[in-house]
Amino acid sequence: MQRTRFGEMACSIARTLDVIGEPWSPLILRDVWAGVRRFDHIQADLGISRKVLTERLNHLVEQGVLERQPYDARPRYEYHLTAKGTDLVEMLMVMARWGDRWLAGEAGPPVLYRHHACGQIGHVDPRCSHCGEPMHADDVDLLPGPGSA
Amino acid sequence: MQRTRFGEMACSIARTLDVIGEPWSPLILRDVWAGVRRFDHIQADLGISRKVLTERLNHLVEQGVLERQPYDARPRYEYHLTAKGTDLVEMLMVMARWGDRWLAGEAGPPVLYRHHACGQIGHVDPRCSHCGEPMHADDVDLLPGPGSA
DNA sequence: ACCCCAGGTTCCGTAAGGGAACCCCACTTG
DNA sequence: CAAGTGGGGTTCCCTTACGGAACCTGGGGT
Repeated sequence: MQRTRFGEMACSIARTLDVIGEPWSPLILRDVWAGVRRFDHIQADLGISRKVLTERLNHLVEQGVLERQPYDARPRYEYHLTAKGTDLVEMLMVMARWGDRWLAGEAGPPVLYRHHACGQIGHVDPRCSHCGEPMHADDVDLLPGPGSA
Repeated sequence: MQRTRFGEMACSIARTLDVIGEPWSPLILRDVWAGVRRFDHIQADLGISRKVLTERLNHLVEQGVLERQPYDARPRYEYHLTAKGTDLVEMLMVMARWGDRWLAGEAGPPVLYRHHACGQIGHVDPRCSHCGEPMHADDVDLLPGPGSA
């Protein structure tokens, strides 16, 4: 819904929500990441209304998260992640990790992540960019930054 | 809006969205994390309607992400993160990191994160839980897991 | 007895999602 | 060469959820 725009707030979380915070947007991104790139395929996979899917795709393209690319001489298009969008996938992996831990239940995680570098099944683990130690909720202090006006 | 429930999908991202995907929910979580814990304070800080704030807080409490705790003999309450909610903050940090990189502009990031372990300003960096190497969008293969029914 | 909070609840108007039908274009099949 | 098909949307109507403001309630304080 989001009738209030979050983009004006001095908060990177709010601004990020302005880009991918609308309902369905993260799932659309997930689909594109997983290789489901065409309008009808995404629509069928998610069960989203065509109207809303059009709106979301347009918004994600406008925001520079997706690119619309023709894949045929006919007017046929695929959506691809930009660098900006590829970077967002980290957020999806963290969301998936949380869902795996707290919501998956008996059955276990629906999807496994095999890491290219080591070839093993792993999950994403947030670490400090400076020292490499774990960086969780209680491991940080929040300080006003230069853009805190 | 989210009239379609995501929780039934065999996808941890969708299930996570069922918990914190509604508009405002991540910002409410951010406020509680940052120490803004009371109804009126959150309402004033976010500019959210009281009705929606009530709905969101109830939902987050039901989902076990927040706890409602009295802080006075009078009927006064504060909301606190549970372990489940504290674990969600990683997602907020990743969102903030993305917003800092791609949306902050000239002014720079509105908030800085000082890591307790090293005392330095850093940001969250996703790494493989198995080998500790970086784990970004292109560093993984997705495989069906046990709960993929 | 009166007012003042915090923490909601109620009501109404508007905007956004759901679903189905429809449209346009470029083939391709009979 | 007319009819069909399939991708990628657009249009329409209905229902639901948000925004905003007013109102309510229970326990103090003065």
